[in-house]
Amino acid sequence: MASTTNLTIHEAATATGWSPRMLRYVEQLGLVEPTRSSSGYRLYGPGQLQRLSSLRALLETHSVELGDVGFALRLRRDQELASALGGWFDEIPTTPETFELPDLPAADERWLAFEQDKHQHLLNL
Amino acid sequence: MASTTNLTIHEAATATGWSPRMLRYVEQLGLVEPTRSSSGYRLYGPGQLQRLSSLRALLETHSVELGDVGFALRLRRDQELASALGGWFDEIPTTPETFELPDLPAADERWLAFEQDKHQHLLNL
DNA sequence: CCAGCCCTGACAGAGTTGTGTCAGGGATAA
DNA sequence: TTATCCCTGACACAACTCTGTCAGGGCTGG
Repeated sequence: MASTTNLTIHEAATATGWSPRMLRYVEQLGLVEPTRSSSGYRLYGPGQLQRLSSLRALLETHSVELGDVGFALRLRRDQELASALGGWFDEIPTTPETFELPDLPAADERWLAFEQDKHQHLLNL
Repeated sequence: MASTTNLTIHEAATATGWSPRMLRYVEQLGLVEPTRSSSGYRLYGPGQLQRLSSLRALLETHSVELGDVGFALRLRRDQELASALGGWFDEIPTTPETFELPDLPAADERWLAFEQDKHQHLLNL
């Protein structure tokens, strides 16, 4: 039992600030899936504790719900869906009669746009 | 002026299969925002009718909820959030054995940049 | 052995979402 | 003018999400 510290669900809960119930829920959403002992007990490793903690932080700082993160995960996995969504967003501009005059962006703005595009690919939108 | 057929909300509704109530709701989610007449009536242009129809199709075929699309939109707009999420997904693999936190003392920004770059390459496979 | 964990499944209550409908008050057009 | 649309705001209600808690039953360590 020594090697890598694997915590049981209750220990992991107190360690990360979730309730055991919520850890099961988070698992059900596919967000953090612990391994199981031979008899079926959930075992949380250090990486998963880390994930659980940062997940908490993420929710708080960005006021996002667990379900939203679950949906983002679905977007990551279902590429079909992701590109369908992305396609819809880009399909025909939202306002019909507006036509954009492409003003020249400054270098900074260009950089920003690049960054954003990069991140966008991150979520496959 | 003539031109672009602009439908009122009820017309747009019957044309696209939504209810007027739902069109207002879709607008509130920021998904399809019609222009307004001088007296405040919603006016839907052809592009928006198209968007409304394809939105319906999207929901059906991929079994996605309006709220999900709303969240995807939020992801598109709030890049901060998008990369926070992306970062979380890639943070330390799900399997527990892995351990070893990045104790890089270098600037956080450097680390972040590296992470983001990594993501990009991952997607460009 | 036995207290105290763990498992799954289920129900319950608060809160949120999705959708209809209605009320009070302008706008429009026959 | 009058019928018929539109607006916003609000209430209503089913369905769903989130979270706790409990029950029946299996492990586990002292």
